[in-house]
Amino acid sequence: METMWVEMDDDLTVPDPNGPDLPQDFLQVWLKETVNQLPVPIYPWCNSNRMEPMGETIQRETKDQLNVLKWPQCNPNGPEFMVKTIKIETKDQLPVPEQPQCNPNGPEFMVETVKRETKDQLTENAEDCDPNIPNFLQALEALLGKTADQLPLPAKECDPNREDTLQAVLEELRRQPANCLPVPQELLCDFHPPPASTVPEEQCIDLLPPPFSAQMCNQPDQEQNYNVSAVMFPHCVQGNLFPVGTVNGEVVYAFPQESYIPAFVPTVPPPNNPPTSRRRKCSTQKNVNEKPYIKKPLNAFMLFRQEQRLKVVAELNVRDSAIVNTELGKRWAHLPMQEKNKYFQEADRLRDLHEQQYPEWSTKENYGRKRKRIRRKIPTPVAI
DNA sequence: AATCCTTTGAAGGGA
DNA sequence: TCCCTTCAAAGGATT
Repeated sequence: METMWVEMDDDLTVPDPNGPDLPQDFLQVWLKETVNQLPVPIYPWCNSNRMEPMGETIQRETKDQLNVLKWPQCNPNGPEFMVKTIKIETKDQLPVPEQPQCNPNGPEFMVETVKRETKDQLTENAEDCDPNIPNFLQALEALLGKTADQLPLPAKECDPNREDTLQAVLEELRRQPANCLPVPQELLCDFHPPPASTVPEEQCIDLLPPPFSAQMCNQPDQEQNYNVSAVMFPHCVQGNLFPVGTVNGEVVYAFPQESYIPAFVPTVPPPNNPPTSRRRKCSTQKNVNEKPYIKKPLNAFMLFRQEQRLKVVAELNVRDSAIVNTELGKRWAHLPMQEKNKYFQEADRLRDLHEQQYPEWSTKENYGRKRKRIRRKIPTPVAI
């Protein structure tokens, strides 16, 4: 993920990280900025950072091949969609709870990291993205009063039971103390600062510790107390500013450029996530000085297992994982290669993502941190 | 409370 | 290169 550095415009006051309230002036200034004046493309319909030339690396799908309603940020009147990599699965092949970005009412699911825009939105300048909505404030106002299911939220955040509107979200945001704003874990997890070479030297002075500044060029002072919050915008506006360091004592925020693109929710836990399995919980409690436990990415069978387990439990009416896994192993063996390939591809993607997030990590780091298994199976005794 | 069982695939190490 | 070991998930069974 690329990161755009926020220019510290004189008109934009940096929020006081220790301030008691959300800096309303800061937010107001932002809301009044026109799209092309905003330092980051927080306009969720646009992708001004598109790098690949149209027609080269982009596969085209006709509009009727895509479920328009699942991607409300797309212009349904556009002649066609541009899709990068896309996997289409029928609804009964995917468990809804495990694919929260999917629309359970849609005829089919879209999985994978997808960039999709209508052709008329593939423009270089943000202000050209939608000629009918010239500035960001108008875009926001156009959304006020809409119910949650009408907002152009990422599909994974759409909750038909939610009754709050964008106005309510804004009000709630304004009430939050600056240092209490929540930061979505998946964004922190996805956030990759730019390589050192892309950061101007003068901005590389004081960097915050991971996850804000993981793999940054400077080593942060671990003794320092960084109680700095991210500036979170309403979730219909998929842009958040993350504190990455300070310049001359002022907080510098960075924006993960692609965070507004609906993405497959990564299953890889963030670096400091507490372990979820009972076994791991016990292991890590033994030595708090150990490096944080980073789990292996799931392989293709594990993805298949995760998806099919409840189905098998229901069919066999057993919950014993040993029995369920034995059955899943048989079903995996009989699964057509075409079906298996979907899981292999997703496993590859997760492995690549894991490698990006933890470039220094190796599977051997987890060796020995689990109790050595003592097999129940005993070799058949040889008759004398 | 802690560990085993059970599956497949990926990865690492030793021969 | 081949073989072996370990670990990803997960919940009942076992120690």
